[in-house]
Parts: sequence; C-alpha cells; structure tokens
Amino acid sequence: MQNKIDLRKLPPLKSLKGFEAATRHQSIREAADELCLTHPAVSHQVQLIEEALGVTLFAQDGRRIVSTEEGRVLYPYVRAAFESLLEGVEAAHRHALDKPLRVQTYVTASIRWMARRVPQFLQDNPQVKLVLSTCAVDWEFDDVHADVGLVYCETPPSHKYHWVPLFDYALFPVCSPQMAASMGQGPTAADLLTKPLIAINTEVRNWQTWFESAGVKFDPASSYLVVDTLAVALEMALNNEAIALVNGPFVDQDLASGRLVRPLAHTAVCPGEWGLICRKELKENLRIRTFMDWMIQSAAAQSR
Amino acid sequence: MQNKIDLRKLPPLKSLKGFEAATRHQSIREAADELCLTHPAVSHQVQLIEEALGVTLFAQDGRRIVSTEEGRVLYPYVRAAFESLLEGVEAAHRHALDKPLRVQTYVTASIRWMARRVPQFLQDNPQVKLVLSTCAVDWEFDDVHADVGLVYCETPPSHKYHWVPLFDYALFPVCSPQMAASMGQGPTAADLLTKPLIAINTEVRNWQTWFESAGVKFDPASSYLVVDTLAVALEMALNNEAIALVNGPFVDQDLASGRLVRPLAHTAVCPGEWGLICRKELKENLRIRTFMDWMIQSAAAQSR
DNA sequence: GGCTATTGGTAAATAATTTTTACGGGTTGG
DNA sequence: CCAACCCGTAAAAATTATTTACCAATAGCC
Repeated sequence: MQNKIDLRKLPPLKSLKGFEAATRHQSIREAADELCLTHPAVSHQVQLIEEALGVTLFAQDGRRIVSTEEGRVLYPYVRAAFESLLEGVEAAHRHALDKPLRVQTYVTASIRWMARRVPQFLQDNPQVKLVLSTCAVDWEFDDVHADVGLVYCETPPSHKYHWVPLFDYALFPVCSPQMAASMGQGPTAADLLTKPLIAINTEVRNWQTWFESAGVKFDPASSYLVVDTLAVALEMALNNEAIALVNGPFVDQDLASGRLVRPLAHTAVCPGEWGLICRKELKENLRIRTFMDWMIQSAAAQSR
Repeated sequence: MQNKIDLRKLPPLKSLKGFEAATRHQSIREAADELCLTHPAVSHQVQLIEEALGVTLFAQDGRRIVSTEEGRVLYPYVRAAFESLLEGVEAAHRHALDKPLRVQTYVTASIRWMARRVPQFLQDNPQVKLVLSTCAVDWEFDDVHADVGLVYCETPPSHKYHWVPLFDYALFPVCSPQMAASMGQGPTAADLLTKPLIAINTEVRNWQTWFESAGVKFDPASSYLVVDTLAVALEMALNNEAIALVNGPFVDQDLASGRLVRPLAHTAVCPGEWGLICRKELKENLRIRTFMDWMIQSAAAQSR
C-alpha cells in the first residue's frame, strides 16, 4: 500500500463539516441549518477544531462571524479533502456497480419470472450489469458462483444467508382452455385423473400432494408424463397436450391472456417459500440491495 | 467562498481512519495497534463505512483480511483527503506563526525582563516573530494593539482575559555598593531617609508603603526625586546618585553581578501581581501558548 | 433612545456514538 | 490435533456530540 501517515495530527474529522459550512456561510446559524443541527453544535465543532489546531478560525464581527486569515488558509484544504472523499465514494460505487451481478435461479423461474422483469430492471438501473445463471430446481444456492439467488427453500436457510421470502410454493393445475372445456363445467379434482398429467422429475411428489390436499386418492404409480423442468411442462400444456402443475407465480401472464386456464381453483400451499437469497455480509452491498429491493417491489406489485 | 457540497453523502469521517490503517496493514489488528484501539473498534469502523457506502471493502482470507477491488479503488481518495487535511493544518500553523506576536509591557519590564529573555525565546522558536511595544506603567492591557501583555494587576483582570500571575509586586530598595557602604554596617530603614530617594511618578506612593511596612514614618512631602520610569531610576542608582525602589524581579542580574546591592533586606509585598495576560479566546492560540508557556517556564527558572 | 428580532456564546443535561470487554468460530503451523 | 492467532459479534461502558435553556451583544425599527 503506502507509507504510514500521522493520523494523530488530524483535527476532529466530524467537526470539519461544521467548519466547512460555517466558513462557506460566514454564519454559524446558517451552517447549522444546512447541517440540520442547532447552532451550539456547530459553534462547538468550530471551537473543537480551533483548540485542536491552536489557531483562531473565526472572529466575531457584529452579529456575524468572519473567517480569520488562518480560517481562509485552512478552508481550501478541508474543501479539497471532502471533495476527494466524495470522488472516492463515487468511484467505489461506479466500480461496485460495474461488476456484473450474478443471479442464480431455476429454469422456470428464470424464463417465466426473471426474463419478464430483468429488462425493466436494467432500464431502471442502467449502470448495473447482470449475468443470469440457471440450475436444476433442487440445487442449493451457490454463493461462490452467484451473488443473489431466486430459489425455493423449504426451511429458512442457514444463518450465513440473508433471506427474503417472495411468494408461496403454491401448487395448482393449469391447462389449455380446450383441455379444460373437455372436462365439462366445474370439473372435480378426480376428473383430472382422466387426463394426461405432467410431472417434474425433481418434484414427482407434487401431484400426490395436490390430490391429497383436494381429498382425492392418487396412485403415484399411475402413468403420467415426466419432464425435467416446469417450463417444458407448461409448453406442453399450452399445446393442449397435458395438464401441468405450477408451483408459483409463473403463469400469471398466460392466465391473464387466457392462453392457459385453471380448470379448478383448488390450490395446495406447500411448506417453504420462494425467495431471494444472498450472503448476509452482502445484503447491504449496493448492487445487491438495488437488485433485491427492485425485485421485492416487483413481486409485491404483481401480487397486488 | 465556494459552492455548497453535499456533506451528507460523506461516509462517517472518524471511521475512515480505521479504513485507512486497515487497508495499509491489510490487518484489523495491526491497524488497531497503530490507532491505539482494540480490534473490534476498527472492525466496527470498517463495517460502518461498508454500510454507509453499500460496498464491501475487505474480504476475509484465512485469518487475515484483503482489500476488495472497491477497497483498493477507495483508498487513494481517502489517503489524499487525509494528506490534504494534514497539509491544511500545516499551512494554517505556518500562517499563524508567521504573523508577528505583539507583546505589550512597561518600559522597565521590557528592558530589564523581556529584553533578557526574548533573544533566547526567538532562538528556541525560530518560526515566531515578535513585536514588543512599551507603555506607561499604569496603562491597562490593550487587546486591540497587542496579543499578550506582561503587566501588573492589582486585582485579577476581567473574565474576558486569561491571566497567569508570574511574580509578586515586591518593593525593595537598591543602590550602588558605595551608597550602601556610606550608610555603615546594617543600616535601618530610617537611615535611608538621609539619602536621595527616587520615585516613579506613576507610583509615588510606593516609598510610603515601603517605609510604613518597615515601621518608619515617612512624609510624602519630603523632597525626593521623581522620574517617569523605573529604568531611569535604576540607571541613577547604578550611577551612585540615589536609592531606587524596585517593584519586581528587574534587578536580579545587577544584584548577582554586584553592580547594585540591597542596603537592607526588608521587602514590602504589595497586593496584586505581575503576570501575563491575553484574551481568553486566544489562550489556546499556538503562538500565544508557545510564548506564554516559554515565559512561565523562564520565570519559574529564575525564581528557583 | 428604547424595543425587538437576530446572532453567537456558554453550561448543564441529554442523546448518540464509539470503544471496550467477553466470547465464539475459523485458520494456520508446529 | 492442539495452541496461537485473527476476525466477528453483542452487550456494557465510556466517551462525544447535540440539544435545551439561558445570556450578552448587535442592528434595525419605530
């Protein structure tokens, strides 16, 4: 790095704000107003510095104050110091925002949730760069290769992580309007057993869970289609080929547009939640906070 | 002056010391040692800044810490800020010491006390410049035209002044060795009445005070010489022409060298004291403190 | 000239902050 | 594998900063 410097000779740094503002205004009161302090606070700050330096910085002139020559000599240095710090903060921010934010999520969440929001996010935060990476649904959040994750957790994750739940792991079937119509008016859960059901290979128990919560016996051995991601299942549902079981708010747009429908309203809310995750020490990180806050906002807007 | 800058965006200034040292050492503990703090203090300071900026500044690497890229980006700006402040302090000091220090005192104190010390003081403090000004003995300290005074005060001066007593207002007669010899062995106070006594026009009562304290009646109307400063009176005493009444430690050298003697030991200590005076708000001023401390030291050394 | 509004300074009380103490977890090197 | 070392955390203690309440001085205004 660099050589040692004598930090002990520095005046009380906090009080320098008072000196800076007081010098600029040539008035204790105005400085106090600017700093949102009372005038004795600024008065005291100035005195502290005068004592620390052994130099008189202001003289009283009527009911105002006037910088002494020493005050005028000192000011530019203090000013330069503050400007350097502000530049440094700026530079650190720029640098921090410049590194791409690595976001990890599952295929379906990526395609059907992230993909619909990320463009707007990038438009709102043009300085941020994103790298989206996708993993299988049962993967854990990998804090080495990602900064933030949108993942499902059955139980709150370990204490080393910061965890913000976003929405329920809520199971409900969807299919094409034609498929729904073929089951007649107001089909029951049992009626679904007559149709091709698609399951996700990592979550084969979901259909059983849903049927049980609907009070219908379901034989897991009964033949059904298994694919490896919900995105594929949904594609098949859209193509009128099967009924898919959705596990989160991933079909809102298709439902809104009518391309998919819910043949019946029953929803099975499972334990655990979808949420955003990051390492605890990064939760105040500028990029990460920006990203998480935006996504939380967006999720709240969706469910409203 | 200059334009407003946004002081609110500044990180907690005091904590920057911790960041600076921690970055330089790449170690919290070493930084703490340098700053004479405990390691949690520095750890906390660093965290404060990280939170304020929303940027991670250090990463743990085994049992040390390593600056992140952001930390390395920020450091030079912080460093520059500190250096600017140190320069500013230096510049203010230089400027403060550059203005001559205006010292006010009376003729005799000036000639017979200051004049003997000032050269050494200036040698010890080569950056300080002095202007000595002299006034009549009954003048008050004039804080418009002087920074410090060496004056006599009967009662402690008003609260707006900083007052450091240096020595008593002690009256005792001095004369040449010949004059003393002409009074025979062990003269009494009354014997002095037969010799020419010199008084100072602003302090004509002093002889009366001294004789009364010695238990001798003294008629103020009795003829004696009146001059306007003790310095003149002493000159006459040195020339064997009269007995002078000294009111402070102004003849120490002459007594030591034997050029003047005290015909008898009786001393009348009057109320009040000689001392250094300056405006209260200046008492921490670098030049003034330097000067006063030096003179206090010197006076203490003399009376020792 | 006297009155009032405004500005600063001071001191004690209060609030905020920094620092320390005490402890725990993780890493390194013998 | 253990001891030494370093860092982080949380609560307590110590220190600083700020406010409140007051006073003195000035300047503008009848």
